[in-house]
Amino acid sequence: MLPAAFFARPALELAPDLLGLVLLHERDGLAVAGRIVEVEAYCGPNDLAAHSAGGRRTARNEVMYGPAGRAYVYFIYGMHWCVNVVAARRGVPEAVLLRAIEPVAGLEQMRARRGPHVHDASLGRGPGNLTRALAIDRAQNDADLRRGALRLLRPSRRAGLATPSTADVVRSPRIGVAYAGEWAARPWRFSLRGNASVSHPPRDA
DNA sequence: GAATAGATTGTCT
DNA sequence: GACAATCTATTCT
Repeated sequence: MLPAAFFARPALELAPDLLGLVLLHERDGLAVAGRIVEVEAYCGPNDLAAHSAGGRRTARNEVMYGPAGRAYVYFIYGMHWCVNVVAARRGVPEAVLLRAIEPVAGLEQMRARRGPHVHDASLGRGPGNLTRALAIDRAQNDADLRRGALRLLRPSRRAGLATPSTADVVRSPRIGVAYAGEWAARPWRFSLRGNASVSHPPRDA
């Protein structure tokens, strides 16, 4: 189990360390899992791109103000769910958006959820697709990601997964936040260089 | 390959 | 009533 201290750090620090971790969702006795390959940090009241910009606190983003290591799940564009990992300490509303996973287990389930025409590498490519492949919705909001049906795991060497080196991590501007002015340009998106499951691949990757 | 439009609803002003 | 931390198909170039 990942220690609580792993999550209780600034989102900007936690974000790159989430790359390579495995996100697992167990439902109906079936395990579906993917390796995180793309994330974005949302850094509290000062970050105009964050739901907590200006210290905004509503029923929707309440989980961002809670303890680190919980899932913040929200609905967007009338049809997609997005999942974040809450960072920092209580009262500090920071989170890391999980934007893409590379399928690791439960491929058949993911294919069934995504439809017949989706390439395996794209099953969890993009935040909306990730939640669909892993069957994450409002029921997982505030779930403890250290334990439980939806949880984060260290990569297992046995499964052939390795912890990425810092040289494999690409920083780039966040996606879909053009309205946030100067904050939109900050390189607070982290992805694994050249990975086929990364959405909107940075040019140098 | 890039740009555009349409889908569709929870959330907040 | 406006808009959103998106995705897909379609229509350009």
